[in-house]
Amino acid sequence: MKTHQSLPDGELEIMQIVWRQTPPVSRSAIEHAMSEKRTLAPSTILTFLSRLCDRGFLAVAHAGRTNLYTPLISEKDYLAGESRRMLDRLFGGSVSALAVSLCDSGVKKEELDELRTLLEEDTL
Amino acid sequence: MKTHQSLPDGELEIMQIVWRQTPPVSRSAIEHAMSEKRTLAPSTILTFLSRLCDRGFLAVAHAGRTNLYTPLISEKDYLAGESRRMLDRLFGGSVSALAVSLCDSGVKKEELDELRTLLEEDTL
DNA sequence: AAAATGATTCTACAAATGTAGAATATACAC
DNA sequence: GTGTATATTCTACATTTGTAGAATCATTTT
Repeated sequence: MKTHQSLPDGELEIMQIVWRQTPPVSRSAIEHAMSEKRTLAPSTILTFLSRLCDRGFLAVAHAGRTNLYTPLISEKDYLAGESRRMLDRLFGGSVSALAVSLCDSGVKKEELDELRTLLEEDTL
Repeated sequence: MKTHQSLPDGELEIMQIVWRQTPPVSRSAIEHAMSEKRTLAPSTILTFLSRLCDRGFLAVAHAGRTNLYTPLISEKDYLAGESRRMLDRLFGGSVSALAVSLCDSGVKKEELDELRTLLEEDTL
């Protein structure tokens, strides 16, 4: 599970949509899901999609007039890479420092309790 | 404690140096600390510093030929904002999902134990 | 006070990102 | 097969970020 580049916001939004559907995912499905979040011109979405292909995050198959996209990188792997990057960059690798900061940022007590439960059960 | 913009890497590196010293911090001190991490032309560092002033992250005082910088935003506040942003953007706000991802990313067992201890002590 | 020294500010430019119109290609209907 | 509708690709441009040389300005030395 090697670590991947970070995606800019726009491309990440697209990947999140693709990850949450069963591949291959058509451009129209992506556009539809996107429309529920914010408005983007069709060509803007296509630009993001082709940039994601360039980066090796997606593979595209041309089925007639429609493009079908398949993720080449799992969300799990991407998130693992991103959380480590964030942990190192912002907190010098200290999980505890991150936890303190999450508390500062107003994470609910219930969330922390849930986490505590997970830790105590060794579920992680 | 309102939430601030995210800083690009270069500017964040500078802020981290400033935060770790007693204000006001001279440009030479910043340059010196920076030199231990990587090489940047003096004017590059100055560019980052002035962008940080523009963003309202630093105040500058001109003492003769030297600039002195003072943080206007605390590291604690910045980190709180960033960890929340990351939590929302990447994990839909779920602390547990983040924890799972940290494990995937190879966080050491000892680190998690430390966190568990913190949680059990209600130190956070 | 002029020159030399050293710091800061300006200006510049390439690469990355957000955004989308124009041009082009493909499929379908007639 | 030709035209029409629709999807995709090209091209384009503004903004942000990384990076730094050139120009300028203040200090100190002679």
